[in-house]
Amino acid sequence: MASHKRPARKPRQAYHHGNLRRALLDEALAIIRVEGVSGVKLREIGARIGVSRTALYRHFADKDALLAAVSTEGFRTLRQELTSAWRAEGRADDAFRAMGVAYVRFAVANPSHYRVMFGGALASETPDPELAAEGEGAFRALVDALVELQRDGMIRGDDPMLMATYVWSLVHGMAMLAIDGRLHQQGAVEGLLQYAFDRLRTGIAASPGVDSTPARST
Amino acid sequence: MASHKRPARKPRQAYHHGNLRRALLDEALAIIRVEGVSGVKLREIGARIGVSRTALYRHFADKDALLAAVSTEGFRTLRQELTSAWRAEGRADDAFRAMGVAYVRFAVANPSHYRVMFGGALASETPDPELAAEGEGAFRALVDALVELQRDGMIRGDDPMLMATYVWSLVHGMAMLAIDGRLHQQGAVEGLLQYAFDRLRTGIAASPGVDSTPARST
DNA sequence: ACCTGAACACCGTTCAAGT
DNA sequence: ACCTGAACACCGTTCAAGT
Repeated sequence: MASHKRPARKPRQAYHHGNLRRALLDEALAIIRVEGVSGVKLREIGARIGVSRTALYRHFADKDALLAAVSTEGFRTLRQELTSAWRAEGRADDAFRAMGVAYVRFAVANPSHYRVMFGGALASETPDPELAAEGEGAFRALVDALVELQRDGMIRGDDPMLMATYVWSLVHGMAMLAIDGRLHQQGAVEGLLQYAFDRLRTGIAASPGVDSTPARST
Repeated sequence: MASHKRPARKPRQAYHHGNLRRALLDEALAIIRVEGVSGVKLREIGARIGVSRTALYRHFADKDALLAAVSTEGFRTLRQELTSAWRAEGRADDAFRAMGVAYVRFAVANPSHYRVMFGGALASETPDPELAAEGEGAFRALVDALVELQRDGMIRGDDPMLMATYVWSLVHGMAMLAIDGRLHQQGAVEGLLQYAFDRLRTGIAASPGVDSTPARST
């Protein structure tokens, strides 16, 4: 019906309400959500906000820097969702599983955004330190949860960093396969998540006999 | 020293020795290896081979189709390396671990190629059926190995497809984190691989008491 | 059948100029 | 300080024409 070949423009004469950087980020995110990363064009972003296509260069070095900032925001959101799942579910076994579910859910709900986050921007020539920090922050949420589980004697006492990397690999892999469309069957994601956490939990359970509750006397 | 701003050209007058498609694929792969996916330009490929930049359209619908073919080749190679590791190491526990190592090694040795393979081409509007088939072929190699391990009573008897998806998620996740440069420490990849397979193996071990060797009498 | 050169549309980026 | 429009370089793709 409506010919929305050309997006709605708001031809302001200038952009003077403070945070153009914020507006640019929001618009980039909106485009990524609907059209994917390939839909992100500087002209398009500018037109939607009502700003010249080169206004962006006042706030970002180039397009890659904009996408790096988008990634950074993604990791911040991801970390928040992980920690809130961990806290809401009681900081124990169930909460650990809930964190994993929250992780994969984030990826499935924001596939293009997630793809940008792991698209190799960090491995590029000019790695963004802020992006690296935020990525490590999300990782940290996982490490912290594992340390708590260890303190309560629920899982093995291995190096938490190593354990976290192991768990992260698993959830990251499931997330990627899911958004790549490689989990065809109905309910495949939920089934995989349940199976994976059962197997994972068995694999990292505290060794029998090496219980954390101190052996009484000797 | 040498000014190699402009790549060497082989200005043949025509390309008449049969397989231009093969040459295009090889050249694309060579560029991906050295300069990454963003370095793949139709003009560049044509110039290197000594052919017009539009000659490609006789063999591929467009650039995406070329990259899909590159992905397809990647999955074929990956499957070969997986099955050869499985066979070479004796088709048992050690061989299973060797498969995982071979998987991650492939990704680390060919990071850009691996990224193309999982870059979302399959989840695109026009999924390539040949690519899908080859991807499932590599997956199949993993399923087959698991079925053999089950037959020998070495691992749990869960649905092999589900188990394979679980294992694939893990190795895929490790591969991605490795090539994303998120495993900073010296020897981090090897350490992670060893730890991961120990934990994985524990998690999917055949349940004690549900041994595969038939209980003698009763 | 296969390949070519010219032309087109599109996009990131630069820059001198405006306020 | 922040923003703009014109211009430039680059790239995928189309197409009429060659052999």
